[in-house]
Amino acid sequence: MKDVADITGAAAIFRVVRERICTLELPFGAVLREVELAKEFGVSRTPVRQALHQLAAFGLVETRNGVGTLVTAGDPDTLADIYQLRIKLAGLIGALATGPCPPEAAGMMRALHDRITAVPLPPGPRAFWQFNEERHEIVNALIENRELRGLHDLYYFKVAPFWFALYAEAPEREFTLLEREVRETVFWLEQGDMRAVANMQENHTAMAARRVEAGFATAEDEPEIAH
Amino acid sequence: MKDVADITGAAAIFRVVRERICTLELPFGAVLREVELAKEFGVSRTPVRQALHQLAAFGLVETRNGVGTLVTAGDPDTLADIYQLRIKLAGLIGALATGPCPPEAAGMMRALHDRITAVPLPPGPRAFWQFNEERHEIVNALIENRELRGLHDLYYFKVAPFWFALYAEAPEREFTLLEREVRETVFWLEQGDMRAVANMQENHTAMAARRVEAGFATAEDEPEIAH
DNA sequence: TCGGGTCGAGCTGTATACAGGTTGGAGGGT
DNA sequence: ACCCTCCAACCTGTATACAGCTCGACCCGA
Repeated sequence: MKDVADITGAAAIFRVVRERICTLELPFGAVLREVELAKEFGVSRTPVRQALHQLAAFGLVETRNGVGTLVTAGDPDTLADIYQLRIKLAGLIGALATGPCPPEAAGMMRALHDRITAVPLPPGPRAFWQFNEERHEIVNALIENRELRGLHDLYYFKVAPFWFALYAEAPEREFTLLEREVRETVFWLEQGDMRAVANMQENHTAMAARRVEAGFATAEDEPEIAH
Repeated sequence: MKDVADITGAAAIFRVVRERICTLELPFGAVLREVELAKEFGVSRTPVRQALHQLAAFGLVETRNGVGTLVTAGDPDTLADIYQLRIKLAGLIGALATGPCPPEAAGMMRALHDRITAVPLPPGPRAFWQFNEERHEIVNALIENRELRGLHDLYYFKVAPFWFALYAEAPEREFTLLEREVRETVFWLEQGDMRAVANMQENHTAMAARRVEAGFATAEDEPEIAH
């Protein structure tokens, strides 16, 4: 038994590696070697290759013959494209919503908010990631259109590494913003207003995009330490 | 040398099989066997499996252990979701457009329109498919946001089988509508108005969705021939 | 000391052998 | 005639062997 319920091996590897990329455990440019992963998961290269190819199809990694599988480094232009689209996708959640959101979602989100406010500060990157993951899961499950749900989920993981990098930069700011987002989500969920939830999601995504872009700009100014 | 420029084998197989699905050469429920495809393409099962798994990731096929890979049959609900999203994606083309469209696109589209009007009626399903494929390629290339471009392309192929089925139902109607869409696209491209192109695209997609849905409704009424 | 050519360790891409699962039909009991 | 059981053919999932590619390190000559 692995740490994740092994849903046909390859899917489990996919999820684990994806999470490692999103939490920057595997930073941009890191190389993944199939034999290493195969040993770690106790399987042959075959399922590992499946998982890596799927990650490549989603643009999170890039496989180069004779070299290895590299975690895709997002250039600023690509990042802008991704965020721009993700903002619009958030808006579509509201546009494609037909009825009020189910009442149990508000309860789940409130429970999450209680746990967030109860945690001693600072929460640490791992807990921070877990909290946001849960928030995403709850909101994503509310999307009625299955296709949009899949896309919203996909792009969540696409921007996750960049967003997560902000935490290292300013932990208390990011944690406060996350708490605020969850709090606002609770409110609108309790109102049963799915459009409002989507609009708020759009706003917060746009704000995150600005912070990420600003981070990129400063990083460009001081590219590296002098040697 | 295969019929398509073999871009690392698997990609070529992916495209060929995808086209077969979209043109209903492989109808819903058809089974694909890895060894057959492997023989046909003159490779082993390995690249074939890659291609099929990628198709599965995009929802066009479904692999079942011990059985084979089946072309996914779209139930009406799923189809509605897909079209609903595709309509919105078309709208996003305009929302994310920043400048006027490049002038060469109008020329290419006009050339396509000339060829469409020059063809003797009826054009046959193959030519019909080719014309629409070209129209899509030209429009898709105009999408600046790379992510949206990829999504628009992806969902084009997702709805393609359903749309193509309409041709068998009413060839001259579908051909006339395609000619009209291309003609309108030429006009707005010559105006350089990318938003207008997107809006028109949205309109035509919505219209196609209605026709497909209507086709489904009649198909439900008379599910099959009495035996 | 530096530049270039060469070689090999190590990686991915491909082919093949084997294990596990599914299905449809033959065959016998009722 | 019907149904249940069992089995064999066939298909996908996995493991492994081999081929091709990349890149850095090493070596040699200027």
